[in-house]
Amino acid sequence: MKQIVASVDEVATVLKLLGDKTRLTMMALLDHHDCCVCELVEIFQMSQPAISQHLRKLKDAGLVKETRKAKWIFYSMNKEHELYSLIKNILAHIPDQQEKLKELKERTKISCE
Amino acid sequence: MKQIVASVDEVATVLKLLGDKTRLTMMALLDHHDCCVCELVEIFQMSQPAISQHLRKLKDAGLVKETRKAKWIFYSMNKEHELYSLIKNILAHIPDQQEKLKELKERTKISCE
DNA sequence: TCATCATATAACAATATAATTATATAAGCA
DNA sequence: TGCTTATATAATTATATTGTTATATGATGA
Repeated sequence: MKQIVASVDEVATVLKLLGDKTRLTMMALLDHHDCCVCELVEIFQMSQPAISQHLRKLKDAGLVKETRKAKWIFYSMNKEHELYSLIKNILAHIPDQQEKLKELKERTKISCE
Repeated sequence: MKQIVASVDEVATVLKLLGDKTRLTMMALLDHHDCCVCELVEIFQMSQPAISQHLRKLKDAGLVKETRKAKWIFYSMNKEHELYSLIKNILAHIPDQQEKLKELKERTKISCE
């Protein structure tokens, strides 16, 4: 893993974005699987606009990408981001979040699949 | 370097603290040298209370320690913090900040030494 | 003990953030 | 085309953050 050196501003911006529990968890999820907005709404038990707004911040910073598939929009980690190595380092320090997605699929039929 | 896994809350708290340009730079400085409040005031060209308040947040989270030496209070990195390895990873992604201290010592006589 | 220096804390103002509700947009389908 | 579903955006509100000025505290030294 290359150790990219970026400006203090760039790093601080990424840290501020990840310094929110919801967004940090989202990034951990997206690092393993693309997620549809509707899945994230269910996982975080939060209003759809709240989820969209978090996603927009991540997208505006270039941390995630979006792809439309029919009615749904899937978000994915932008692994080409200059600071992706930093993000991986950070995510290595939190517990795996994939059970959240697994648990969701067990308890609810989600529309996007 | 051990890869400690902490809770999402704990990691998000640290990231939020480091997600501020001033505090991120402070941490980079403190990782190499203990700093007196008066030095930080000069380096950041910010009011003394503003500096004290940033330091307090870092101290409250256990990221830095303080030591009084005569009239001065020196702050230092708490290398025993559970998430110090994460902090080191983060700091490895920003440019070295030590010139700021060097430059300060060249331009001004600071009282603490 | 009193004055001074270094720092912390309190009070406040300006701004940023994050959530909600209401509404707009865009795709898919009868 | 018009209805439904999925998502985005706007408007608003509540709260958090960051900085400033004013003041308190605590150590030093005459």
